[in-house]
Amino acid sequence: MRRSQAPRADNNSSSSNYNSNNNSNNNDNNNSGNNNNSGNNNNDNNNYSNCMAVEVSDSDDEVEQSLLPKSAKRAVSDGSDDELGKSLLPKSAKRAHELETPATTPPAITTTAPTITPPAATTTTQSARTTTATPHSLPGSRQWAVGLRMCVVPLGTQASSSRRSIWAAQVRAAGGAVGEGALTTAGLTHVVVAPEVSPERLQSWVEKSGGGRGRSNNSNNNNNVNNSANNSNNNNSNNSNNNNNNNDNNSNNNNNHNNHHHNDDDDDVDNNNNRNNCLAASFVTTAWLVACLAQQRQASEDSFRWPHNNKSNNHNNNNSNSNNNTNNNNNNNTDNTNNDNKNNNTNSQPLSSRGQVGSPAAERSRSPPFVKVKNNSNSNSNNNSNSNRDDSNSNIEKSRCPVHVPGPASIATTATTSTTTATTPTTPTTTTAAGSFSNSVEVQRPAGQPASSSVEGATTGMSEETAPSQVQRPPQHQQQQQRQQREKQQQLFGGQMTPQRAQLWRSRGKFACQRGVPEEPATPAAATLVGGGEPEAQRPDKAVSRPHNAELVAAFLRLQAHYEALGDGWRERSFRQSAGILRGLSFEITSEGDLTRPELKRLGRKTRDKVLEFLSSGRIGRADCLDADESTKALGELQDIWGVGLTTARKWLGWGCHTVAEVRKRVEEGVLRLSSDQLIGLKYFEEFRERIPRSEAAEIVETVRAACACRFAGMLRMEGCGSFRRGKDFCGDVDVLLCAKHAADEPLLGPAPEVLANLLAELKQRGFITEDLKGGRWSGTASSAGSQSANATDERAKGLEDDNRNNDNNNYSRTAATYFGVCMLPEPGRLHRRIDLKVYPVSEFPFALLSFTGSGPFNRSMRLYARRAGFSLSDHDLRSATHARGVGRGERIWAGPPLPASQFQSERDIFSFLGLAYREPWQREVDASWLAETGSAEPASSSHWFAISAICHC
DNA sequence: CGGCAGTACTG
DNA sequence: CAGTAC
DNA sequence: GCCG
Repeated sequence: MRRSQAPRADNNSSSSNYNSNNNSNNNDNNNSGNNNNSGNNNNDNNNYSNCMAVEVSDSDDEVEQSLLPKSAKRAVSDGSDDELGKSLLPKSAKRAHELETPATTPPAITTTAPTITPPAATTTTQSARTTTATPHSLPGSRQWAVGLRMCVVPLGTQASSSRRSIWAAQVRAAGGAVGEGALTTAGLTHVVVAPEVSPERLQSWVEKSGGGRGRSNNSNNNNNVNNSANNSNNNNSNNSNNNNNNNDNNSNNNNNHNNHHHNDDDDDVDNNNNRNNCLAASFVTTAWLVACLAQQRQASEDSFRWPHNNKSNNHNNNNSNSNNNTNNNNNNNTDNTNNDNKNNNTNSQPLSSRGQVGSPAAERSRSPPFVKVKNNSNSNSNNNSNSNRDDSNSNIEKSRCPVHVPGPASIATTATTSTTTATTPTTPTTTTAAGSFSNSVEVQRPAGQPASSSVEGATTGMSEETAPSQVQRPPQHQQQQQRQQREKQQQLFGGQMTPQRAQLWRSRGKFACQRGVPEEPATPAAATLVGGGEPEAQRPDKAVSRPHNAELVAAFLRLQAHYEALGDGWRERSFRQSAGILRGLSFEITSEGDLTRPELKRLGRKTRDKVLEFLSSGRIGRADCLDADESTKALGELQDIWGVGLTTARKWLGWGCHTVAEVRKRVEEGVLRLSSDQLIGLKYFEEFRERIPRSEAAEIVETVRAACACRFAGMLRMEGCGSFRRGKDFCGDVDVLLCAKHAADEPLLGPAPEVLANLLAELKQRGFITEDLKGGRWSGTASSAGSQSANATDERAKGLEDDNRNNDNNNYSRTAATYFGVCMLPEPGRLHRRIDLKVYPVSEFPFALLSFTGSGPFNRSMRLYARRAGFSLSDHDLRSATHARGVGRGERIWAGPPLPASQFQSERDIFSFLGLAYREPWQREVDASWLAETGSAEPASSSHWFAISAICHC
């Protein structure tokens, strides 16, 4: 996404965002080259709002962020990430948004969807005609105004085309025009406009929905109208302003919705967004329509966010600020609890909610100039409030929170020293582990035969590869081999790597991937004993319980879950990390003084504030507020459906679906249409939630192995990855990675997609795979012919060549194939399980293995580390990378050709190349022990990172 | 203030 | 391209 | 939310 280069007002920081409300406002902004507006705005109040808008857009990111895909859904373990000079590397990534929490109770998300009552009243004409229009109630539950003038149908009702036709007919009969499909992105699928809008005109809008900006049609009036409507939402003011400015551009309204995303600040015009907007704008011909759009928008998009908005109810009224204000106040108050005063005041002015003043609210407030301005303009109620919350919250909340006596719950007693132990597991048992080389497990067993090894693996807890293969090599031997290999690689890459590597070693401790493991791999004890395969509970690190700070940890975990549901991945990670740190402590935090302990060095300011709040009141206000927030809960539940992310969850929530049960009901009624993946996710919702016992995961892996043996006798190497390989007792799904056992066989096996297709055909034939999720296309093509086609092979080879030659880093599609599906073991009583199958070329196998073994946080850590060292690590390869545009510009990174795959025969080679100590799969959880233990890691100087980055422009 | 991993599949 | 997923 |  584009980042705005725009100058951000200081303020801005985004705070803005939050607000769902904003969205609405935003719209306006978007359109126009916003910037301009802002300029103007300043003076007038109204404009002002615009200004805000601009800012908003700016922050768009943030706004958008809220939209962001939930990064890792609930997944992984806890993870922590690393830090270090992130600033160096740009990366397009998305930005975090700042969602703030509504502190309060959720806006009532009423179950009912936003009902749009015909605004008819507003205009005389309208009312007159309304007669014809008949409100219809959708099966789903809410009624949509169907009037002469217009009808807006929510996306979810797409399926009811017959019904739409009926409405359309009615509208036409009454002299109205019907438009359909054009507003999809804005959350509307069907729009019927007032008679005064000629069909031709409407049509042109529809046609232009992809682009034209122009037609502003709307006169100010419209705008005004809108505004009023909007106002209800708070935004208003903005709108009005905007309109003026914008007119030409139009687009506004819709934009809002869409926009959230991007509008980059400045860019002005061109954004894709505009497109839709245009349409929207055009439609905004009637107050009624406006009201409906606003409402719809609000309901479907914003509401979920912060209660504030929603609440609103305003919609209908359109009206006056008063409403708005009121609302705002409420909202704010509730949420924040904080600065009520401030907000309210602001509110007095109608709008603003948008305010967005961002989180840094507190800061702003400190800076008079800005504040002033902004306030005037907008009021920001919501936003502000939010922001307030953030910053100040703790204090405020504290005061308000029911004061519970903090009970220092448990006073530290058992000092678990576990940390230390944890890291160096000494497990009794077992095998020699550490084989650097891989470990592939062969697939030679005859088909039907249950691979014993697998079973063994299961029981012993060993993941396949780890176990067997390793067993074959005595540790010493291995170590020696590893050392040799390392030296060899050092020679190979030494010229290029040495400087960086030296630096990296020095910075040890800053990245999770380098923490907690002895530099030199493995002392014999570690290498051998570490029971890669031990069930977690039996391993020393897991065996130790850390009873301290349980309540606090729980509170942070709740925060983590809530932010996850809200789509704020950064905070989610942050809180998860905090929980991890706290969980790993060997003492109980009972006083402020404890915060100075080195183990807590990694806690940030806000987190400390929360801890202090907890110490004094026994609770964390933010967490409590979110606990009580129905919308957050609903979002979380909906997102637990496979295939449903934040965007969809919000949409549904806006339509009144809060639970899986409601979704099911609507699906049955035909009111809600789901993608095929979502339908499957819904169907097995409960089953997918169940964790898979390790033993069952092993059986699943074996089943796949058997199928492989059947179709590719002995030619494939396979590994069960994911949490299974990491030795977890329970897995969320089963991940199986395959590749040719010998590179020489690849031509015979054919392209990855073909191999995958064949395997899937076998698994389906056995009744093991029951449904296809993403990647289902591979299964369709399954041709029994396993073949090889020279052609295919050639093409593939060619593809690879091109890949290298062109630095086309994004196209690996020809070399690997992934499949997501659902499987179930035959025995009665088994549940449906999620299974992922991936076929990679031999050359990329170590990378794929490393990647799919995870854990997620570990991967991010290692990739970030690699990035810092001037490389880009992925599931395919390792490449040297440079910034296409200067460091810090936030632009993309250009990755060069992959380093020769021949140098990476195993995961160990990757670790060693990067100067990292090897970690067994089960040592790749980024957990409390790591965090605690590295709490005192010495920070690397930033200058050194710069040095590295400079060197790395290779 | 900008970054926070890097990629694949679907419609 | 947006959304979702790993 | 945290870090540089």
